Parts: sequence; structure tokens; C-alpha cells
Amino acid sequence: MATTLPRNAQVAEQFDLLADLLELEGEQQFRVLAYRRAADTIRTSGSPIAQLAVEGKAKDLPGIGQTIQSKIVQIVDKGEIEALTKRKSTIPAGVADFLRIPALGPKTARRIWQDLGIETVDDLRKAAEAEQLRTLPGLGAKTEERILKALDETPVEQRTLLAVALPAVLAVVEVLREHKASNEVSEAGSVRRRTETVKDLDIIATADDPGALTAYFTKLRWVAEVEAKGKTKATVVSHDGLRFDLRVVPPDAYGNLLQHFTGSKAHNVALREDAVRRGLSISEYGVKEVESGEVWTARTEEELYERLGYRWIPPELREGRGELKAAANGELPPLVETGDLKGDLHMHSTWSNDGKNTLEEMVEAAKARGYAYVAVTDHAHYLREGRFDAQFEEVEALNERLSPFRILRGIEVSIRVDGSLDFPDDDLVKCDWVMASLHSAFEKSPTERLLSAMEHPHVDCIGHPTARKLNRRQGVELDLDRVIAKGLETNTFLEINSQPDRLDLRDTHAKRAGEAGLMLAISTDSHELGALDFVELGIAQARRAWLTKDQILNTRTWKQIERLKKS
DNA sequence: GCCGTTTTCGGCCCGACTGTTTTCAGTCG
Repeated sequence: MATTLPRNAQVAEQFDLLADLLELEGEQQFRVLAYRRAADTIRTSGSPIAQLAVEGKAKDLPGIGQTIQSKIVQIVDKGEIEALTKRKSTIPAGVADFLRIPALGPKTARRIWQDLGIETVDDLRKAAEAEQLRTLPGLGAKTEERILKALDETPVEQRTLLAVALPAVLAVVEVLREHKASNEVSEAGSVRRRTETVKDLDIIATADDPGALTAYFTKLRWVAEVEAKGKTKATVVSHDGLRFDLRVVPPDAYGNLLQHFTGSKAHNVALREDAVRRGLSISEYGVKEVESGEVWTARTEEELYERLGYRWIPPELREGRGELKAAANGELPPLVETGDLKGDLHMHSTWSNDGKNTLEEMVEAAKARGYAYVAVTDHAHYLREGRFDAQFEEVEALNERLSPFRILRGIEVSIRVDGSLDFPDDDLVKCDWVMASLHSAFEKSPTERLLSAMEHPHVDCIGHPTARKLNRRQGVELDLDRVIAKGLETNTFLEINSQPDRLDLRDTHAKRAGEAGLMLAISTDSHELGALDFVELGIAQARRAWLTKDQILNTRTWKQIERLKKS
């Protein structure tokens, strides 16, 4: 039974742990890295990896070869990778936890364990307090101090949602731009790539007087703590706990630095590997011809990528997922933009109990944004006993007043455990647009339930398909390929939900859907006026999924959509 | 352990910072 196979997250976890333990054994780093890369691939893959491995197809994925595939099969057969079982018996579980402590890497962890016989985090704390760690050569008082400090800090780190980080960074960028010492200022790092969550918030700048700019930065009113401050680099923490990194760099190499600090790591590694093969060595300071020793710099990213033989790559694509090859061949997709959207197909009003604004307010705001249509999709269970028709009267009246703007009669139904919908077919048939979503019992055969909903003659789109909540719950593990295939077969679309803690489908999954030829709807699932702005997050997610205007359903007029949907 | 318009074997990114050091290993981004 497919449902008894281990989930991707569980498989990935085993490879990550195996990598940790091998590292503690002093295994060569490339082997360790291979397991970590495989874990990453598995975690973000849209296909059930265990199923693929059993069928011998897992090794088609990047970073997974024959060996790792057979280790996945071992998990299916025995519950655990054999090599992992073996290592667990020789390496104490507590020692692996040492690696979670910042600044404590595998080499040091191993010596603490082997040379001092320390096997638990508790004993590590005691040893540090008793000043025993400094008996090891290379370790001193500072290291003990650092370990104790790290152990006192809250262990689980929550990542900051892009919706919080992005406006915060842009505001600081704006403030720094206004300072007279600054020249160019830009957000960088994961915020610039628009990843769904971020850790640190990176900003880079050029300045006539770098020291003046960093000094100004560390004295901004919202700064709660200055962690580091030099002439060209400063780290501060805001009162709401966000950590900002500012680096000030010389203008001649601004392109090199912006590129470097935008990342991602995987993108930069791939870029440098390519360069090495051509006798070039890339760093944040320039590109060196190894033979001649000549270094050249770039004032802009465009110039840098061009001289390396690539088209400029939008930051959202820089994840080491084939963007370099595409850029070299001139095959980068023209990514969808916010202005391409003609309407929003998922929003709520006070007709849903959790809606904060009236239908009229929501619709007026959507119209003011320049949309040509919206679908008001209140929850089905609030539209019983005459409320469904009552709402429609309001929609009709508004349509008359706002024409040619169009309010579509929509609804969001829940998919029950048995795959049926929580609203009668006789009423669904009256709707222009039906969203179907999982709202409960997430563990109960989610794939089958989605497939069943998609076969329903009136369901147009699946809302937040994996039902994940960032920082709160992992989404359901879908057999994405079957869901996509069903979408193509039945003309049912999938959503990219723009809610800050949903962003569902995630980037890699949306990319697969796009590659398969299934169109996606970018919608906000707004429950209040301000949430309409979240569409920017959905667009960012779609761009990270390599999607073009044509692959997004609601870049079309409602007339065009009507021709594409079922029935 | 993975992978291939220089390779099925021999590679697999770059630099800064830190703590502990007389020249560097380990860690991090």
C-alpha cells in the first residue's frame, strides 16, 4: 500500500542524520555533502521518493545515484538506512546534538566526545562550566563561553516570514538611500531572492564615507542591539527581533558584491564551478583569470553575468536549479509580473465568519487595484439556509453598479475525508468559480481526496493544495504527479495561495506543475482589505517556480478563463 | 557519493573571521 511508505520528510531526515554521524566519524566531506544534497532534493521533491526508489526511478533526480536509491529502499524495507543503524550504535545520540550548537563543528564535537568522553549536551554544559574543554589543544576560554551562551539561548529557531522581512528590509534600504554618505543601496540575500522565509536580512551599499553610513545604521531608532560594527560591516538586531546585516563596499565591484551576497549558496557554487572549468576564479571582489592573474570587476550584475557568458538571472531563480544553463543558452523564461494579473479568484468577506471586511469593501478595493474581476469565495458552511442566495443578490446588485467590473459568484468548499464536498451539487452548479480545499483531517489520504474533488464536475481549482502553515505545520505529502495529471485530465487548476504563512503550492511544486503544462491561479485568499497586497508574495513564489504569464490562469480575461475551465 | 562539451576516474567554490595560534584549522555564509 502506497500509504504505508515513508514520507519524503522522514527519508530526508535520515539522510541528514547519516550525514551528521559520518561527519563526526571524520568521513570525507564530499560524501557527507552528497547525503546532504540528496536530503535537500528529497525534501523539496513533489514525488513520493520511496515509491520512486522502489521502482528504480529515484536516481533520475539530481544528486541521487544508485547508492542513495538503494538506501531509500532500505528505509522502505527495514525502516532505517542500515549504515545509519550501525552508526547509531557507536555514536551517542547526544553527540549529534553538539552539531546544532553554533560555532561547534564536527571536528571539535568529535574531539570533545572522544578525548573527554562527553556524550550528552548536559555533560557538555558541565564540562564547559568546569573549564574542562580548554584542556583540549585549540580550545580555550572563549570557546567555553560561546558554548554556554549558545546553550542558554532558545533552541528552536523560527524563520521570519517573507511578508514580515520584505517590508522591513525595503524600509531600511529607503532610509539608507536618503543618507548623504550612501551611493547605491540594495537588499540582498534571501530577501532579494524572495524565499518564503528568511533568517538574516541582508543589505549592501556603496558609500563615499563607509564609516559614516555604518555608524548611522547602528544608531537608527529601532535598533535594540548592535552585534558587530566595523567600518564596512555592521550587524544589528531590531526590537522585534529581526537581524540586519549591512555591508558597505567599493563602487567598482558593486556588481560582484551584489551578486555574491544575493546568493544562493547553491547558485554561487555552481557559478564558480562553471568558472573554474574555464580558468576563472570568482569571488565577491572580482573575477580572476587564473593564468594571467588578471582581475576584472563589474559595476552591475548585468555586466558580471554577461561577461561570464550568461544572461542576467532574476534573483528569484538563483537556487542552483538549472538557471545557469538556461541563462547560458538564452532560455530563461520571461517571469510573470504583478501587473500581468487581471483578477483575484479567491477571497472572503464578512459572509465568512472570519472575514473582516464586507463584500462591497473587498470588491471595491480589488477594482481599485485595477482588476477586471474577482471571485468572492466565502466558505460553504457559512452559506447555508438561504444565505447562499442572499449573498448572490448582493453580488448581482454590485455587479450592476460596478460594470464592466465583474464579480464572479464563487465559493470555497471543503473536501471531506471521503472526498465528497460540503455543499450540494445543485447549488455548486450555479457558481461561476468553485475552489475546493483541505481544511481538516489532513493525514487522511490527502492525495485521494484531492483527486476525487478534481473529478467533481463543478470544482474549478484546488486551494492551498498541501495545506501547510509555515512555522506551524508541515503540509500533507501529496503524490504531486498524480494530482497534476488529474488536473490536466479534468481541467482543474491548482492554486498558488499568497497568504504569508501558506505560499502553497511551494516553489518547487509549482515549477513541476508548470513544466507538466498545468496552469496555476495566483490568489490571495484575502480575509481583509490589506491582504490583497499579499499578491506580491504569490507572484514572487510563481517567479521562483520559473512561471511565465501564460502559465498563470488569472493573467487572462474572465472570458478566456471560461473557455479553459471544465463544463 | 555524484557526475561528465576537457573526465566512467578524478575531480568536486571562495574568502573572512575566530580563537588559538608562531602559520593555522575550523567554522561560517
